[in-house]
Amino acid sequence: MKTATNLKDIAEVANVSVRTVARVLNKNGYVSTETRQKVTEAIQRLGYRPNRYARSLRKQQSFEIAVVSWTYDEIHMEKLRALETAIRKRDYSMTLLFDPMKSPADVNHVMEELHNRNPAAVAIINRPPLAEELWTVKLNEAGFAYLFIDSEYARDNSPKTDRQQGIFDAVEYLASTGRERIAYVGTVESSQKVGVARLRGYLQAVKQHHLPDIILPMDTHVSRWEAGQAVAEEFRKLTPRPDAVQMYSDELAMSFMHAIQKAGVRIPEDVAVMGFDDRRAARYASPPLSTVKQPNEELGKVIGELLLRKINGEDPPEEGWSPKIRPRLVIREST
Amino acid sequence: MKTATNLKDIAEVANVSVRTVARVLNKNGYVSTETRQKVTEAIQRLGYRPNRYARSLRKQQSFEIAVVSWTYDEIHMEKLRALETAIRKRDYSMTLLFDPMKSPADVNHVMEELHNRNPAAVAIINRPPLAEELWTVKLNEAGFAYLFIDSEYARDNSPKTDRQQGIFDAVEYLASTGRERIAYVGTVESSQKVGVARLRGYLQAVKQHHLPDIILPMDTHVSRWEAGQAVAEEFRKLTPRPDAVQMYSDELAMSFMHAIQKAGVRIPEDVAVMGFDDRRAARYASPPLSTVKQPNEELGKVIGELLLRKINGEDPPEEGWSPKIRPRLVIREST
DNA sequence: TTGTAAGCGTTATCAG
DNA sequence: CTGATAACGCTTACAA
Repeated sequence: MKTATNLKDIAEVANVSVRTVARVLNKNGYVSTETRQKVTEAIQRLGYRPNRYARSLRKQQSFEIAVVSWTYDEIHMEKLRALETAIRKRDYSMTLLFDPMKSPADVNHVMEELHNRNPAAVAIINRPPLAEELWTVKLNEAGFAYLFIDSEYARDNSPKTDRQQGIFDAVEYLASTGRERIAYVGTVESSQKVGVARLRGYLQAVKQHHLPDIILPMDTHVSRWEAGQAVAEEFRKLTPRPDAVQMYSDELAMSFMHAIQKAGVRIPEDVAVMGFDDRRAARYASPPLSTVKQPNEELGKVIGELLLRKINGEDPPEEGWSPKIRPRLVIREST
Repeated sequence: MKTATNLKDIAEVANVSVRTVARVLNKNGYVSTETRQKVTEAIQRLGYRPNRYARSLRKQQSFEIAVVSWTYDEIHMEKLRALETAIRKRDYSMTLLFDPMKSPADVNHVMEELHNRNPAAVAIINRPPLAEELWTVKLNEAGFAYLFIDSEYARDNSPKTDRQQGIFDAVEYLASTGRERIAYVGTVESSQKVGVARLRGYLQAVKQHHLPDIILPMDTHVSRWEAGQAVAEEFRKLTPRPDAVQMYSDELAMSFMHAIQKAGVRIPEDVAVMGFDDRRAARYASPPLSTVKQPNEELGKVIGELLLRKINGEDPPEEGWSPKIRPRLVIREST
């Protein structure tokens, strides 16, 4: 950090006191037009940049939001992009910390790093091996303002994707195209809350349309790729065979499609396949995958705004505000 | 930012001066074991956390590295993850800024934001509509220590993927499996430097193996998906038909595979397809795509280390150091 | 309408 | 081995 020009330099050049310079900078208090002129000019000429550290120290206020992520997956990063854009408008910056996620103890390590950074607030992308409870305790204990990013486990009002609604909409769409035996592939364990929400959406939709429910459990202990392959195996044993299937995720869907097509099943003629996420790769699947698009943009934006409110001790938004954000359907060639 | 306990508090509790507390904290100067004991205990008990802002202000030193990115693509983010991990070890933090990239004027806007953050150094993921020259000028003018992240356009020694070597290795592999008519699909314009490096690697390899060079230019004015479809069209007109093809990228490869398979061409029996990047989606392609894996981890790490050196005014590493990092081959089922 | 000066939490100089 | 104290650049109460 090279020594930059400061308030005092400006004051000298403009022949006024630092207080006056501060006044024109922060637009508070009266300054004669003439003086303001002089000062503004000096600022321009010397290329003055305020020192964030001095400012934060004096104001006893931080202007950064720390984000903790265990992944660099496009879906999560899209949320961060929106978040950063939102807070930047209010002069906050985003410092990103990756959670090594090797052991539960890493939460403590990350907490330590968080403390060292003196953030105004913290946003957490919760990791799959649920450290949620642990995070909550630590975060509260530390007194940080925080929010989880799209965590189905958060018990506060952290904004999240309305997965139930998303799947409901998708299954309803499938039904509207005349499909009558719509299967669901996903997790069924009640401990897997992101899975529970999806499953609920499916159940709700088939029930409402008086369709049978056909559930193919997915193995969570192997990679998505392997799970998709395994499920394809199960799928082919089903009689009568479903004419549509709602998948837990795009990755699962792509693996599944790959496997059943190899076995001679045609998509979408024989069976329609619907994903969930809308990854970039969904476009490049064979055939291009219809899917439920996660509302990443909106989510990131809302989280940013909520965090700023928390920092300023304001209440959450107007009445009736819900932390659930509805996904949108993207129909391509697999349905 | 809640008012935390500070040096003075510790000093009072431990019954010593702040200077002494600082001495044990920063491990400089002599402190009697007894005093150190007392102080350490007080620090523990009060849960003392140093104030980063005060520290940076006093030391006239920033401990953050700002990263500018126009994308949230997994490939780039993997680099950032490695970068963050590397600098964290040295107590630096990473603040991430997204480049809106709506117009060239945005570079100025981002520069402004950069200034407001007083970073110790800056890392840029250069955007495709080459603002490289502009960035360089601005960054120099501002006096920032900086490095481009994997930019083929950087004229300094910013670390980058050795694309030429990567493609060379891949084509050589293709040849080693007995393929004799290996085509290349990619950009040919000399203005597209990332493309030039790849093309050069291809040319070098086929020449060395006394194989014919067959080049299919790819359209850069449409999406990768469309480009892949178009190239597939061209490909089918070729006689005799190539028995292998090296692709500019995974996305292009996936689109291409999708199209030619639809037309009855078998992969890898009729033609082997090799990608470039190793996206997550490459695994899920039909068939799983063999590809050149970008050395994202190494790259991020090296950039982090180099940036720290720059900050401390040290020279770049030992002699013979090269900014080019060699990718690795990942062989799956498409070759 | 403008100026003086204190103080934020560190670090580091200079004495003791 | 330890302690006063100034200084970093900014904000802001209080005067003038």
